[in-house]
Amino acid sequence: MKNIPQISDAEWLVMKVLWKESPLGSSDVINELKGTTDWKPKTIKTLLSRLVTKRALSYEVGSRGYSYYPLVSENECAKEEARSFLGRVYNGSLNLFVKNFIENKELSTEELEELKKLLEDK
Amino acid sequence: MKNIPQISDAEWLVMKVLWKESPLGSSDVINELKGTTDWKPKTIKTLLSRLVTKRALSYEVGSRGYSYYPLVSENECAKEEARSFLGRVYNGSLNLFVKNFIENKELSTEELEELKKLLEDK
DNA sequence: TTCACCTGCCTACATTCGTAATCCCTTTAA
DNA sequence: TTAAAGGGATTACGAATGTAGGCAGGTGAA
Repeated sequence: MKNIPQISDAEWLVMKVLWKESPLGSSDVINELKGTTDWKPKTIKTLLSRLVTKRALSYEVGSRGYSYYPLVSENECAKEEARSFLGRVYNGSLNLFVKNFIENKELSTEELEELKKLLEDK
Repeated sequence: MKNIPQISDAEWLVMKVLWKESPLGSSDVINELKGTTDWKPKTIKTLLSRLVTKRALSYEVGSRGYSYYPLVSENECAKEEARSFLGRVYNGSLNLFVKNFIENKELSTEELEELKKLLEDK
């Protein structure tokens, strides 16, 4: 099996852009992130490079520079994050997490209903 | 409102010991962690100090050294971690997380049943 | 009494992360 | 054709983290 690279908070934002659409040049990624972050273009390029180094991204070489694309899927990475979070905080138990979350009244009535429905359908 | 300090992976293990029982001397914490980690005593003391510095722990001074106790509750910290995880990975949506988790078949039938029951009771 | 051991405090050191800037090269607009 | 704008590679630098070691002082066992 493949080992999922460690993706930091800032890197997640970059990955999300490329999971939504790829391949993209660095300028495209920079444009996408202009709206949601206040990072300088150089910062985003650093993040892209690091993601390539850690094999989360790769690229094709085009005339206008690199076109980046993901080497790992969002679902894989999300699973990994969930494993890490649940392991650290809730001994790996999703149910314990959900229980606590609900007891803390973090969900609106609608969300609670939606969640119930979601489980019914299973 | 209180601001929850940022607690790292390694620090979580230390906090868990003190959330289970406190106050405890460093040697008690070290003993507790002997079973679950292979950290040197010095490492654990460093973690204790850092947790005091970041105001996650405090201590009473006793004849035999400090007796540490938490300044923040496990629930507070868990909430903070959940916020961070859900925000980064699932746009803050618990439901999206649960949906994905279930679709990835990460839950056994029993856990699924338990989860349903948990929601019924709400 | 003396020495091994434990205490907390300070220091260490490689990695990762956030957040860029510099350098040098190429492409493009004027 | 020349200068600005952008591209990737390299370098920067402080904070956080994992993982300790060293030092000075207290103490309990022999």
